Amino acid sequence: MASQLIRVLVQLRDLILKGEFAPGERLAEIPIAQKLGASRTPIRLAFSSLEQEGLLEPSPTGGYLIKRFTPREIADAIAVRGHLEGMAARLVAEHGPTSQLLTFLKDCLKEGDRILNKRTLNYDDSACYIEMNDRFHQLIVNGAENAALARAIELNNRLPYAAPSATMPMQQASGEEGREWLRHAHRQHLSLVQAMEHREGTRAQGLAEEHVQIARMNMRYAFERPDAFMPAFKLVADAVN
Amino acid sequence: MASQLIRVLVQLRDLILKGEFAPGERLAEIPIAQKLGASRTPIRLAFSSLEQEGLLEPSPTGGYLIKRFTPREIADAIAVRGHLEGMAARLVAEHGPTSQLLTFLKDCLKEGDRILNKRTLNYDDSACYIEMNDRFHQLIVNGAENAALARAIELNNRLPYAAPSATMPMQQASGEEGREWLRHAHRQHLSLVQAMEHREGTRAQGLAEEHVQIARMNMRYAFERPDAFMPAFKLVADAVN
DNA sequence: TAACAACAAATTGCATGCAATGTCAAACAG
DNA sequence: CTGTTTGACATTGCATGCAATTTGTTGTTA
Repeated sequence: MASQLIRVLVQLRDLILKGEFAPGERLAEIPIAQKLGASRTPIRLAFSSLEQEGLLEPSPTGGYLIKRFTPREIADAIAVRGHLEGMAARLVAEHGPTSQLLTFLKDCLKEGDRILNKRTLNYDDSACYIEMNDRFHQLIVNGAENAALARAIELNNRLPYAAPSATMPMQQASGEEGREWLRHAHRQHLSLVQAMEHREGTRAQGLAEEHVQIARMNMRYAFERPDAFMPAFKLVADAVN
Repeated sequence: MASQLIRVLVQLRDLILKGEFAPGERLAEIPIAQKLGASRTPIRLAFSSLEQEGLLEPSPTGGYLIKRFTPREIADAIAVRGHLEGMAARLVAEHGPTSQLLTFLKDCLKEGDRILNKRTLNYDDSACYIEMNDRFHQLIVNGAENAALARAIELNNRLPYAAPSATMPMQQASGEEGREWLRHAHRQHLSLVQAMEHREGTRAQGLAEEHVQIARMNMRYAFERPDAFMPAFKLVADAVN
């Protein structure tokens, strides 16, 4: 049995990212406590954590407000991820990836090949691709063996739509066009592994930085078509309203 | 009157950074609460915040432990700052700094000139330089106008010795040699402003990345001479013990 | 003598009571 | 009819009590 704090934290984060609360809305302790079946103490702890994650902002009068995100802020967070992952990729390349890391990375590539070679992609395939994609990015971050860098990336990834696969559901909804982008992303993965294997640090960094352009594309696409599948777009100001 | 939480948080952070607790030591709530004259509630909140800042780590059995830092981790955090400040400098250069930003930056440069032109540096001069240095770095971070980037830098700066002026007290203690490094840093500031003014993004990025080498130098210097003035070196494993 | 088990003390995590502060609304004055 | 003031209500922040888990110690047995 997980502690109340963990349970509340996970639930609250999900609720916020699913757009259950309006941006700018004030979060009161008692209603949330009743809704989640806990007392106010773990709720307060969770609010504090979510503030540091950047999902809540402290109200000047005390208490917390749901943070509102602009499209600009999301694009900026994606750019920061690109810059940090670029550093990670460069470090891996310069140190030379261990044979184990290389094996794991190539496992990811094989998995991507397998999925993209299918004629059509169902939901399971998408889920597998997302799992593989997250694993791939995580391998590079951990492979850089820089705790501060891993921490910075992890904290940045908690922002809405900043994490590697966060914008992929939108892509999947767009059918053939989205699949073409998936192929493109996969080719970049191939090049990136090649660069790291050959210790081409600058090339690896450049590829990783360029790689996030796909996420920015997905964002722009989602903005142009409000009917696309977008989990938490209520948090984004000027999105649909 | 500030809230108990704020007061406790600031005091605890100071105590930890001053090396009042041994790394790996378990922090019990009740003794701390008595020591700081507050109840356990704000203490728990403060522990949670300090965990997210990276100064405490959760114990598997519950409660918190003072985090131990290796010299490698500190060097890594400084490298991350260099990479992030490099991005900020590049963004400022590419967008072109506003005339106001440029004015403020050049004010910093003038202040640096004024201090370094003195024959000898007393404590006040050092304090002024540190204040100016922090202001200079902050101007660039804010000038990049990327909230996620500013956040990432701010979070990284909370790690011990990662912030811009965090390693300067060590430098000051080293007399003439330290002053020479200060001149070197100042010349880099001059070049950086010039690069940003002329919209030379790549040059600005490179200069900002190189700039943190001075901080790494200071760290190495401090390790070689344990008698240097080092506020929180107890947190660093293998430092003196 | 060493190892294991059982008990006691302490510590954490959670719930709740209370006081202080802030917020909203209604009523009154201009 | 509008602006202001006052009062009631709600909410936060803090303190503390309680139960559950962990830790340290002591006694017993092999």
